[in-house]
Amino acid sequence: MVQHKEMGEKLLMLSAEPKLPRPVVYRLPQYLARVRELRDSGAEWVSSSELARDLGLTSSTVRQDLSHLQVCGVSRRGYPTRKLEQLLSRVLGANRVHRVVIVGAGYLGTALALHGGLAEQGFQVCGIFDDDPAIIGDRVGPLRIQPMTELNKSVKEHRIEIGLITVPAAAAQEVADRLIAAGVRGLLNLAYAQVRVPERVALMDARLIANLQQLAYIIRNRNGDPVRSRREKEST
Amino acid sequence: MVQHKEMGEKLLMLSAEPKLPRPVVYRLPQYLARVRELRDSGAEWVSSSELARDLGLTSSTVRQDLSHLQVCGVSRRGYPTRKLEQLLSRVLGANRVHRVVIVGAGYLGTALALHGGLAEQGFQVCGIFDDDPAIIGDRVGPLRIQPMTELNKSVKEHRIEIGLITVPAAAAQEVADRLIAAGVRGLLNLAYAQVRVPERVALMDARLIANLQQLAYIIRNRNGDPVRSRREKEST
DNA sequence: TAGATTGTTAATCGATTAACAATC
DNA sequence: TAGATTGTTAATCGATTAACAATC
Repeated sequence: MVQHKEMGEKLLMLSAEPKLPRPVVYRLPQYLARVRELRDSGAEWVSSSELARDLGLTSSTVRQDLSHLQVCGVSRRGYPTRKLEQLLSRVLGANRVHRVVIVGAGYLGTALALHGGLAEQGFQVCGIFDDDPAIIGDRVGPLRIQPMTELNKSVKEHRIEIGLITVPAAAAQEVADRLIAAGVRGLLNLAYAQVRVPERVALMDARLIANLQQLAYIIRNRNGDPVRSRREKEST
Repeated sequence: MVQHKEMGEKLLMLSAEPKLPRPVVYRLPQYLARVRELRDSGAEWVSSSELARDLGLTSSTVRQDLSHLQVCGVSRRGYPTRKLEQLLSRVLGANRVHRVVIVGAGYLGTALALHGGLAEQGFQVCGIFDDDPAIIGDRVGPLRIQPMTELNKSVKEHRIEIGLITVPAAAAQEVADRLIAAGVRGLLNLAYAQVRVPERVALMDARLIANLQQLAYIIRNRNGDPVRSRREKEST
């Protein structure tokens, strides 16, 4: 009787889509990257404590995180790298191609378009846009810089999921609005500007400048006393 | 008597360097950027609830965060933008010049070197390095690409504080080690790779690919039900 | 003055860590 | 078997939020 009820609850949970906590989603790409490395180097198993050591976490956190997925760990061995990689890839959608556009064909925008890393990880750059007439039509790898007037049509036609914002700060919000109006479902903002989006759109900020500012703060305030995050503790 | 004791404690706290919690340090650059905007647009005061609305926080969080600094808020008005900007700038070191080098003169590295945003925020690119003989000596703005053999000397000579890593993933750790050996105190890692550093060195990861993967996850798992973070609540 | 806003304390919430029975 | 490692529950820790007296 009791068992029956428990099973019912479990099924309900599953059908309601597990929805991982933010910190877990944040760490999944790290797990995936590390597990890929391990698999490439021939390792068939990896334990929570190995992963913890490599990523600067505790083994407890690793096990908690992985238990959110449909786990596949085995006592005394750890997790099978092959299975784990599959699982993480599927959860993150890393086994599919995601179509993106870049808005802003300055140094950063063109660099990202040409950078092999995106395509390698399944992010296909389908277009690059700018509003400077002087550069429209210029080649960027296999693409040509398109005018902003074509953004809407292009996003809809190619069913673009994600927009990368690489325009000057002052233009970031307007570009975001236009990308959203065109139908993208997520934005990666590389401009040094606050962008507001409606609830239905996902937003990540690259925070390059902010990261440098944080570094500058940390450097200046780390004079001898190591007030470090807890995760340092476990490493032996 | 009691008051005497309290003052003693306060002084002790101050001399021991306040050392802000991570989430606060993370938000300081946002406050600074927004307060600058406000000041540029002529606003003399800003309230915690305005800042909260603009940055997607609660007013409580804003007041807590700012109270870590040597606050300067005034009842019924809020915070004076001028004073607040000064304070945030000083804490983040945004009023000084920080010397950085870039290692990896590929698309991303050269883009960052040429990108005006860094210098604008006080991060002066003093050198760009690569190990590809084919490009060494090439101009990148006012700089020339230098060979890796010069990295150590250059970092020491110019007293470089921060290194930007823009090499392929496979080379990231070695580059980090060399930068650290040369004496940088902080690293911004733009490679898609896990980098380990000793305790005394600060590390920030740009996580561009990881951010895209997170976006892909969020997009696929946001079908109608808005399990959003708490901070959304307050906005009216 | 009345009312808005701060600075701060206490309550809540959620994430991390510890601990351990189950298991291979 | 003995011992290492998982999955999970409970304890701890820390960050966010609520609430409110003090204040301008």
